[in-house]
Amino acid sequence: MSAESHTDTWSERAEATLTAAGHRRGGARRALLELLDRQECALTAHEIEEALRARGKSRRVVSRASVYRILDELEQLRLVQRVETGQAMVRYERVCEHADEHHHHLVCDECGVVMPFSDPGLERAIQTLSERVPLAVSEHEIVLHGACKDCAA
Amino acid sequence: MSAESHTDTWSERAEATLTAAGHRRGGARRALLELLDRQECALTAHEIEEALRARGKSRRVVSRASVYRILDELEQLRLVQRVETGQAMVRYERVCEHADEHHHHLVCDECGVVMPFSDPGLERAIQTLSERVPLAVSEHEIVLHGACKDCAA
DNA sequence: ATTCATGCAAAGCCTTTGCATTTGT
DNA sequence: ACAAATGCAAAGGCTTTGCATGAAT
Repeated sequence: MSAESHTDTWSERAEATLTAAGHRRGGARRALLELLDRQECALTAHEIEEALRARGKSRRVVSRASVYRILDELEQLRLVQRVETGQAMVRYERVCEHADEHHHHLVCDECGVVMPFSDPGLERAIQTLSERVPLAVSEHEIVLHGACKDCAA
Repeated sequence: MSAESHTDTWSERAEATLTAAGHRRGGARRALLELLDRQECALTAHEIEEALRARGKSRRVVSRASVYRILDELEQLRLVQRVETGQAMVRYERVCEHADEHHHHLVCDECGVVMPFSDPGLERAIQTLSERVPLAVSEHEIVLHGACKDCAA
């Protein structure tokens, strides 16, 4: 096993960043971090609440206000990013340190399913483009809309 | 002058589409269509309301409910599309018929300004990508976040 | 004359905020 | 002990809806 920092999980990095930023450790936040760490793709605040409730049979359940507050903290520390899919509610997902984990989103406008995808060619195009544009680009978001296989059938 | 349909304005096309869809003509909708036709980039419902109010000194002012209802109709007819910029409110802009009018958005996270941009290379990358993805892609949205020239200075 | 379009006001829904309590250091 | 974290409930803000009125065909 490697001792490289990139072998740490996102939640470990998040804990460290939070501590460095002067935050204390709380049960609600730890539960949220663990949950987000297990997700492959973006969740809405509501989905997060439900997931925590499902897991929290024995544990504590996290209040809605805490979900939003913690998400907001994490977003400011760039540990979490918002994803807008055109579906009423905003989604949130962890921010990965490494480019190869970076992904964007496919949204089925019929059933609402959200899937991740990644494409090196697209990233390159964005990279090149970012230098020609009248904006110091810090982030980019790409969403493809359409019909998923089930709905298109 | 050409008789080609693409010389028609967007609002003319919109009127035709609306009529074909069985809608009647109303003053509120006409005012909104004219406004959207003059815009280079996406507006929020609030901005639309204000713009109509400013123009409407002598004319009628369009109610908020109508703005949303009309925008919704237009969106369903694919005459208008939503643009999500990560700024609390959704934005709306007309959908262009021709690829060369197609654009995406730059958002300054400091001052909130939204600017359009277009890039053929990026479109090509999206086009290619769209065929490899488990989704029948109908639309795509790209948003670049960062600091505009004024804010970066 | 009918039916759609519009305005107004009320309701909805997601999200944020205030305040008291619990928890971490 | 002190300050941050959390829960609960209320408040906020954007958007949608119900209903009555006015306009278009």
